Parts: sequence; C-alpha cells; structure tokens
Amino acid sequence: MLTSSTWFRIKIVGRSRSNSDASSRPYHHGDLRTSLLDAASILLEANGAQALSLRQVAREAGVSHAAPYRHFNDRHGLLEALAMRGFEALEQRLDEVTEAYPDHARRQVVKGCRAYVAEALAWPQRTHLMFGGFIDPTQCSTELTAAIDKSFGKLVALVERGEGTLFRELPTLDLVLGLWSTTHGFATLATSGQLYSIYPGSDPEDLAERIVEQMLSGITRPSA
Amino acid sequence: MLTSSTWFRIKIVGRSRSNSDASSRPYHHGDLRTSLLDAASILLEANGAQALSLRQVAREAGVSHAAPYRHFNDRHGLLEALAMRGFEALEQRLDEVTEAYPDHARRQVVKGCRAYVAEALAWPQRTHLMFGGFIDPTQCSTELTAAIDKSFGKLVALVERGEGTLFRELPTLDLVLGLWSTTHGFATLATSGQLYSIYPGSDPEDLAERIVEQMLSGITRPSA
DNA sequence: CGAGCGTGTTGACAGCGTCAACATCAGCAG
DNA sequence: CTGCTGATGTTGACGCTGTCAACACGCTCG
Repeated sequence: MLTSSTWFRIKIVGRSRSNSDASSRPYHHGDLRTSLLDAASILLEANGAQALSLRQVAREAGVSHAAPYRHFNDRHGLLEALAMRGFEALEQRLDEVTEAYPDHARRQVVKGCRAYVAEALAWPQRTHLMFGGFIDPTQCSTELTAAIDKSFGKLVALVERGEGTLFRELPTLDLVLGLWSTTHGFATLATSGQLYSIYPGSDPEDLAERIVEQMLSGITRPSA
Repeated sequence: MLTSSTWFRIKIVGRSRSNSDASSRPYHHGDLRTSLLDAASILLEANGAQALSLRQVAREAGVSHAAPYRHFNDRHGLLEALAMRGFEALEQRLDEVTEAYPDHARRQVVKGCRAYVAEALAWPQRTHLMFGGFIDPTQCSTELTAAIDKSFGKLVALVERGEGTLFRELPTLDLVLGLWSTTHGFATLATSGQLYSIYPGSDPEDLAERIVEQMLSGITRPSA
C-alpha cells in the first residue's frame, strides 16, 4: 500500500548497492533471488508486511521493477519466501537449545520457549507475517508447508523427550498445544506491543520464562 | 493492495444499497460513518486487512471515493475504528460470561477464555487486525487506547475475582499474563490456521477449554 | 433570509501489482 | 568457432490504490 503518509515512516532508505553506476553493472545479477529476499527482510522489519512493496524491494536491490517476477510468482510469493525464512530460523533456534541442554528435558522445554519468544522479538514483523493471517497453511506452497511442518516437528520432539519423566500422563499433542499456546501467545502479545503497558521496563525474555515456568506446572508431574 | 490477482477472491460483491438510483438518493447520507464501518467489516472478514481498500468500502456504501475522508483521517484511521469494534466486542463477551456464572470464579475464568477464543474464531480477520501488527498500542488514537485498556481491565477483574480462593499466591499480573498468553496463543494459532493440521475435525472451542483447564492447574491451588 | 460549515463529489497525482514485448547473456549443438 | 535457445532483466502499459484540493449541496443559526 505504501501511501504517501506511510512513506516518511521508512527508516532505512539508503541504497544498499554501493556500485550504483548502471553502466558498470552486468546485465544479469548473479543471485538476485537472495538479494531480493535480503532487501525485503530489511524493509519488512522497517515497515511491516502491509507496506512491503515489490517495487521498493526491486529498487533496493538495484534492479527494474519487474525483475522480481522472474523469481517469485507475485507479491504473495515473496511474502511466503520471507515467512519460510522465519520458520527455518525458528527451527534453528530450537535446535540450538536442544544441543545446549542435552539430557535435561525440563531445561530444554523452558529454554526452548524462551528461544521462541526471543526469535519473535528479534523479528517482530516477520512473526506477524508468519502468524498474522498473511499465510494460509492450507493453501501455501509445498515448500513452505514443509518448513512449517518441520519446525512444528521440533516442538513435538521437544515435548516427547519429556514424556514419561517430566510431563503428566496426557496426550502428546495436548502437551504440545498447551505449551505452544502459552509461548506463542506471550510472543504475539509482546510483538504486538500489548505488554509494554503492563510490564514497562522488564526484560520480556525473562518475563516469558517466568510465565512459562508458572503455567508449566499445570502439565508437569509434582515430582518433576 | 487489492491487486487484480486478489480481486477475484472477493466473495461478497453485491452492492448492499438496494436503492442504487443516484438521482433519488439524498446528497447527504445520514449516518455514513456507521455504514462505512459496516461495509468495511464485511470486506475485512472476506479479504483481510491487507486487502481492505478505502475506495471499495466507499463503493460498497454507495458513496464517492473521497467521502470516507470526512469520517476517518486516512486508511489507518478506518482500521483503528474497526479494531476498536473488536475490542468492544471482546469486552462484551467477557461481560456476558461474568453475568452467566455469578459467584463461580473458576467457571468464569474457563468460560471467559472459551469466549475469547470464540470471539477470535468468529472474526478471524478482525483479530489479526487487532493483534497482527496493524495497530501500535503506543501510537494509536486515544479512543482506541481507552478501548484496549477497558477490555484488558475485564481480564484483570476476571482474575481478581479468583484471588484468595482459586489461584495460587502469585502477583495478579503474572496470573493475568499467564492466562492471557495461553488463551490468546490458542486463539491466534487457531485463526491463523495452524491447528487444522494438528487436530482436524475437532471443535476448536472445546479444545481451547480443555487446553486452558490443563494449563490452569499450573496457577490454581491444589484444593480448588 | 443569507452566511457558515459539515458533508459529499470530482478530478488530479504519484505509487502500486501485474503483464506483454523486448533485450541481454550463458551454455550448448553442430 | 558459429548460432540457437532458454533463463534472466528491462521497458512500457494498464487499472487499481490512497490522498489532496477545489467545488457542490443543504442544514442550522444568526
């Protein structure tokens, strides 16, 4: 949409291509798809998915306004590719937590939730893109569906490692959904700015961990 | 944005004004602001906030493309007004639950969370508008801020009625945030379509109530 | 009655997504 | 080596959009 009233809100405007001499630049870019996604990521965080413009992304990458159509079907295709980066980043965060706390199911769960919130707070606009109605998991590309399923699989695996010891005897998916709801809800409230008025000044990640710990005792064994 | 590719996705297209004879219509509308909001609500749920076009809203209300500017500062002003309707509806749902279960704190809490999810599922696109990064609570109009604070106040009041009996001895805001995160997270995951692949076929409201009950025991007393 | 003002209209502008037609270039067949 | 073909980038066009200035209408109040 990028109307004149939203135009001035754009924080990053400097042309990223230092070499702006069109004559010295080769006709073909080399890896335009990646450059477009990099430029789009910056513009996304700066202005939100709503204001993300294909033409502006192209300008930022130093190519003509129709060049992106050689790499994405349409504007929605670009958004899907950006969302895919988000799900992959989320998955990687969960992997890192799993590796950082081997053989400690409870810490994996708590720190995994913290990492989920940290990821959302690091890329708030991308998180809105992923979960704010821009993407329909039942309609999107097969690659994005696979990425979503893969990151969800990490959540399930996280919970499964705590079954039998940490968690109460409940269906696995109920455990996953309870944990995911609490974590995702906190992350969404934080990224949409609803938490600032409640807890001004406190570190959201610490707060997230405390809240998750608090709710977690609803689904863990008394002994754990 | 409403590009030609999204155009055909629009489900409701019939002009709502039965009387489309421009000559018989009075020059001034009467209550255009309400008509615009009604038309915008339908278009919002049909196409999402992303695709909501001021000009289309004007057409649907049977008025010229610039008429909305007499009632809203700009496109974002219309979105804020729509979000405000959402927060008011949410507040009313919570009020209804409170009245339906007097003197029963636990049921008020559980059914309140169920009502929150029901509201989100009834107006998924409006929920995305309210929490999906379109609105910045720290920047929006004072009326909207007041509506947000008021609906949040209902959540706090809900929890406060359970303090001393239902809930464990925890800071009120921690209780509120834990409950709100779980409920809001479930609602967001449901409206963004992430639940269909996990629990196909089950009623989301029943599921929400079960998950909330499950997590709730993390913050309630063993005796309650 | 007439002036003022809130409300609705018209026309213009720049930016947008998208497509068709064209330009360039790498790689491969001969 | 030449020449063709397909992938990639450019140009120009279309109708859509948000927004504003100038104008038109008609109610209200002095």
